[in-house]
Amino acid sequence: MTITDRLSQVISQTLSDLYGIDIQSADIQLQDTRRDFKGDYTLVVFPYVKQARKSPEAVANEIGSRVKEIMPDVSGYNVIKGFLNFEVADEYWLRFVADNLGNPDFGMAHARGTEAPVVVEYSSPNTNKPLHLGHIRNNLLGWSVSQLLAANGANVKKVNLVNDRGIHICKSMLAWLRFGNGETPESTGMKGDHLVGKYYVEFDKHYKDEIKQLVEKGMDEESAKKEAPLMVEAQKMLKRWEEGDAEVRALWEKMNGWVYAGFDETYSRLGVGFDKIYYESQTYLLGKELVQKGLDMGVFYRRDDGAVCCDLTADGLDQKVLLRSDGTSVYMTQDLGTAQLRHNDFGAERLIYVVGNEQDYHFKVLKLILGKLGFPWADKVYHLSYGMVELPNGKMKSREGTVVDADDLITEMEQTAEAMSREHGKNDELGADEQKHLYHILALGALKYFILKVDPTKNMLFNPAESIDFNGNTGPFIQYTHARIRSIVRKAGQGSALAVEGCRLGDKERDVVKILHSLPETISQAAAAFSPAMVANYAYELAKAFNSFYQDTPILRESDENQKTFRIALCSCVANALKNTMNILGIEVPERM
RNA sequence: GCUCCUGUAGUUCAAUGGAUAGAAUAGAGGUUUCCUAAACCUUUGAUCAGGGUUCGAUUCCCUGCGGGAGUACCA
Repeated sequence: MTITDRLSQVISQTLSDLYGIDIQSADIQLQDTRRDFKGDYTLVVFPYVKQARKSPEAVANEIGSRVKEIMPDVSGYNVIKGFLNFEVADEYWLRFVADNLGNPDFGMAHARGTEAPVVVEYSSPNTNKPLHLGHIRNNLLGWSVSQLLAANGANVKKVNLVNDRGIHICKSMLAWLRFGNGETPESTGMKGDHLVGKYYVEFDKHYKDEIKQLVEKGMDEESAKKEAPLMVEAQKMLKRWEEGDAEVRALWEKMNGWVYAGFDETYSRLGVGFDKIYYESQTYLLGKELVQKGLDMGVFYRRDDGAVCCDLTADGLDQKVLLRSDGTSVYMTQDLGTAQLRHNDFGAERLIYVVGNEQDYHFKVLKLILGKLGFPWADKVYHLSYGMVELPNGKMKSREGTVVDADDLITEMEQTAEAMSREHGKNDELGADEQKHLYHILALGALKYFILKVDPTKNMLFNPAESIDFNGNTGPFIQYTHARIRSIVRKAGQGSALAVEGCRLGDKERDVVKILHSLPETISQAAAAFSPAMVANYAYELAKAFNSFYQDTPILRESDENQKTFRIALCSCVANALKNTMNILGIEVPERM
């Protein structure tokens, strides 16, 4: 049991003994004491003064003296207004480091393998254009939330639902047939997804021209959009696709194949992957049985025109169409079906969807309807809704070409990493391959940290004119700190056995140990909040505290052997904690750089 | 129009209702006989406005103003 758990327990008991206040120890809120005050953990006693009918100072003093009496690890306490600051004995922190020395998994929980899987859906790209910065945020969040839940002991399955069909794909296909001159990734040397994306833009360009011409001939814009020859033909193609037309299907498979090859390359560079990939072409007809079930249960109704709807006005939402009047399914129909499919495929109890906040409404509805259909796991459906990545001049729009391309950005980051590394010129001892690998992990460390340190729910801004930083509160800062610590540990060698007695604990050392100590709690809180940002900020705090300690504390030159051993042990614990937290973010830490 | 999200240093981001609102970057100044200076130490600088709840509000509620998104028998 950690000291904070024990403290909460004792405080809970004390409140009951002294004042008859009944509070569960889990509800006792201890916070880290602010730097400017003496102590380690603080209890705010204001909430209890009314029932205790004493002044805040009196209450705090009474609780403090009782707790100190009971807990030998509490070396003292002080009271400032209603704040009771507990001081933890150095021995506790020293012992803590000694206990965790040589535990590479410190802070990580492991799945027992008995609990029902958690399915995390992320990425979910369309196959008509390459991935951009918005997709990068999605992929990084999805991957890292999966890692985070796993670090908290969950059995995680990562899935991807690829949108490989629909009118947008037909647009690319049509434009390629019309304007492509038989171009292939091989003939052009272009990445497949980029080639297909090029024709998606091409379609839009010609389509707009056609609309313009029709409008000039006197047609109103709405009709022109519908009747432009290219659009008519794209619709025809979609129909032929749905009828299973061999020619269209062959082209569809060929071009999708190009896109998948391109995506795989990008996924691999990003270091993300999946346990299972679903394709909408195989799932878009699912969910119709569920709609029938809903009709039978009386939770849906059939409108006069034949469309099946669900009335959500009682929940403050609108009428939602679940089957078109012609009997075909919509997005929601399919998502109902895939939810059930996933539950069946994995025996999943929790379904997590990493999808942008533009779809908040959709997922609110999905969850409600699953509930109405009587699925007990409906309330375990969680939409991890993340904010948009905005550019200085607004939102990214693929068709208008105002996007930051994923592959380009990664390449650019690698070039910057290389330039900066050469400038520092310290990695000369590394071989060419090692250097290349280092540039890659530094580039991705900077990119991933930049994105993941931001609260997922918030919109964030990316300014292409300013490159992503490698200094300050960044991934490379943490990577550098890790490499430096590993260097110390390498030079120190094995060392002798650690005897905690007689070791001293400096103020900065103490800061480091305390942050280290809070790792398990941080991970469980971050997992509960689905927030890799909390992990990123933790890692930064730890690295920063370590650097500050490292700056003016001798480690290898310490003359007292036992003290030196303790400091090396601390280094080793910090390195492990950094490595583990970075692993949650999907950031690799180098042994040297 | 209606619904949802959001407003913190010049800029990008933090802060379970708690003490004097933190970092980074940019600006000013300093630190290498030393275990890796991608580091460390000083310093300038912010809660959109107005009400309310509370012992206490950046946080919760209301109003206004600003920014974003959704409002399809698209996905």
